[in-house]
Amino acid sequence: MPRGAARARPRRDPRVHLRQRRDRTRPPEARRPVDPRQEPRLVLPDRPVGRDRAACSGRRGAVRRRRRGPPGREDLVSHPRHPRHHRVGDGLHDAAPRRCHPHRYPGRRRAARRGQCRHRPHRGHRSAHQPRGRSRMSTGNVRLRVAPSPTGDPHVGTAYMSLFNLAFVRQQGGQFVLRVEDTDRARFDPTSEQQVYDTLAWLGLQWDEGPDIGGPYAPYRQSERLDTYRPFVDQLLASGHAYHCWCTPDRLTEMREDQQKRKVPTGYDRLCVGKSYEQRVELGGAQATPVVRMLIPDDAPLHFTDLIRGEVNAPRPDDQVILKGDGFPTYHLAVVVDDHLMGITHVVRGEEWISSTPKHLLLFDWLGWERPAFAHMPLLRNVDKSKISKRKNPAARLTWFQEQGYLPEALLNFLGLLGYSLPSGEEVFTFADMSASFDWTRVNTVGPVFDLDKLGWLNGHYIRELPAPSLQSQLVPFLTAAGLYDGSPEHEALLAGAVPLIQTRMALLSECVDLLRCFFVSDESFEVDPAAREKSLVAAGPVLTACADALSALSTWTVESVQGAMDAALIEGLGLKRGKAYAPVRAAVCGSMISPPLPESMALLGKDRVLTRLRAAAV
RNA sequence: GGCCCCAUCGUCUAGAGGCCUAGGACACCGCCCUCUCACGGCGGCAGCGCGGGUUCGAAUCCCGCUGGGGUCACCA
Repeated sequence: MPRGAARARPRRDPRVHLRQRRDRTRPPEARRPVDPRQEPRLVLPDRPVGRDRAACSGRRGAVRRRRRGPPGREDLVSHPRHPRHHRVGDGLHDAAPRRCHPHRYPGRRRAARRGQCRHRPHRGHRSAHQPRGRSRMSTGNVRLRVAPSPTGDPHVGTAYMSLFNLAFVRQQGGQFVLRVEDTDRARFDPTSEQQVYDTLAWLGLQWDEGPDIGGPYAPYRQSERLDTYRPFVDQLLASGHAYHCWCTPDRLTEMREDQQKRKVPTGYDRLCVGKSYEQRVELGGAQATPVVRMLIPDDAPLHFTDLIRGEVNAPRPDDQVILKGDGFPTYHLAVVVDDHLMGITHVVRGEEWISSTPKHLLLFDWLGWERPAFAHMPLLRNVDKSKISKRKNPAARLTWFQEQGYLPEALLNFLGLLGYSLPSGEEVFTFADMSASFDWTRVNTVGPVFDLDKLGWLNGHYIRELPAPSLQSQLVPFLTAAGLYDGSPEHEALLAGAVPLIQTRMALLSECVDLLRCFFVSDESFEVDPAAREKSLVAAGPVLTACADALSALSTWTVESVQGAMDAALIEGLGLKRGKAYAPVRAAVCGSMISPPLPESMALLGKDRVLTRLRAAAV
């Protein structure tokens, strides 16, 4: 059977609505049997991985392994993307003991879901590093945050993270915190913070607490929290988990270059460990102001459970600086302190942070704090697959979308489509749709290319769905910026009449400028596009004259009367086909070979302007 | 380079060992509608990176390779 025939098969049930998938082989319920709303299971935060897993499979005495374990292991805690599967035999309503995994292999790459194994003997079992305490999760109050640094135009990644943060927060009824991480004084940009507010607000990604609106954990700007961090640095120093380092940047650079030359792993050589300033000065390459570094132990935790990826291994960290010479904490310290102090339960951030997670884990443990749950989102990519950057991709700048005329609902929908899919398979959806069915295990681990084609289509779709008055008001800024629109009642009426003519003809709001130019351009400035003149106007004098004559006789000026007169004069009178007849008229009146529907456009323009243009083009 | 993450059409994705002859969407191509351009309708092109293994059966589980990415700062 030819492939085409096979493919055609499922199409027998016609789609009755754009949003209706027409050929899933199964009903969604059958494919994805879990309704994530029914239980907050993904919420289980910070159980230390290894122990948990062991607990889960303990009854069978299986040896715990992380992803990529040897074949045939049955100790899989859970299937990340298919929670129900795991739950089937979980004994929830069944007294008889069941295996965690009746018959499946464990480790699909995506992530072992945590918190799913009902066999764990001690709920909240903690690792040695973790303090005892009631799980935050049990309160059901989740708190997530997005933490942009004000170092330039707001980044699309900030919106991406905010969307996923918020989808989960709103589903769970928690809070979403906006925290400004402005500890990098060198790259600080004073206008950036406001732009972050503006762009996120534009997208409707509203935070519950933040520098601008305050909240119970204020301040939310790290530069205003400097005093907060100091005691914890002292505590780490006192407990021997951190030490002063007086090495100059030059010495550090030299050391690194040398390590690279010798092809050994780069990292601080601990020259300052255990030394006083005086002792250190004698060795050279020292400066008076020290930084504070973490003393990474040999047994530092290098793996953790990720909501999206399951068990994750991370690289062994270097002796990370946590307090800079200028007295500011680095990101690593500030993020841990603030996340703890602000009661953050889930840390959702880009994949690029996986490699520094062990540092954060250590800090949480050393400070005696409960670890939050982690979810590392895939990285948005340029077309060449590299991490999305402002240099390679205009779309990396959030303000770009506003400039181009993307609708916030389209961008949001598109962002939601990157690395994620709704259980229903639906591709056109609102934030509410996404939030209602949100599930971390449906987030992909593959970094999606940020490709503008589909966004353009979505944008066109949303533009078409807009009520005309709404579209009209959204076009005004673009027309005004182009110098076409003056806000007068005449212009307003003209625009109101023109909007329905162009609504299906735009993928971007900014395209209205070209589409509407012929309506708003002044009579003196009006001119016919050279290509259109060449193609349609040469030797079209008789047609244009006949058209003008017929129209000038009209006493009423409506779409119907205009079209009637034109058809009578040109189709019946001159024996032309409509396509042939309208082309020169279009060029003369609209100045282009492409325009909104002709009779409608002419009706809108008015008799005088139409006749003027017709006669001008006829000579 | 070390370490880590990842791998289904060009792109975004569905897929949880048999429902797969791998489905959808965007893009692209063709036809229809049609005054141009769109919209809309119909159809088409196009993919499981490679090699082993486990299994009666592998896109799916395991290993290796290859490839891509990230990270190795007193940036975040």
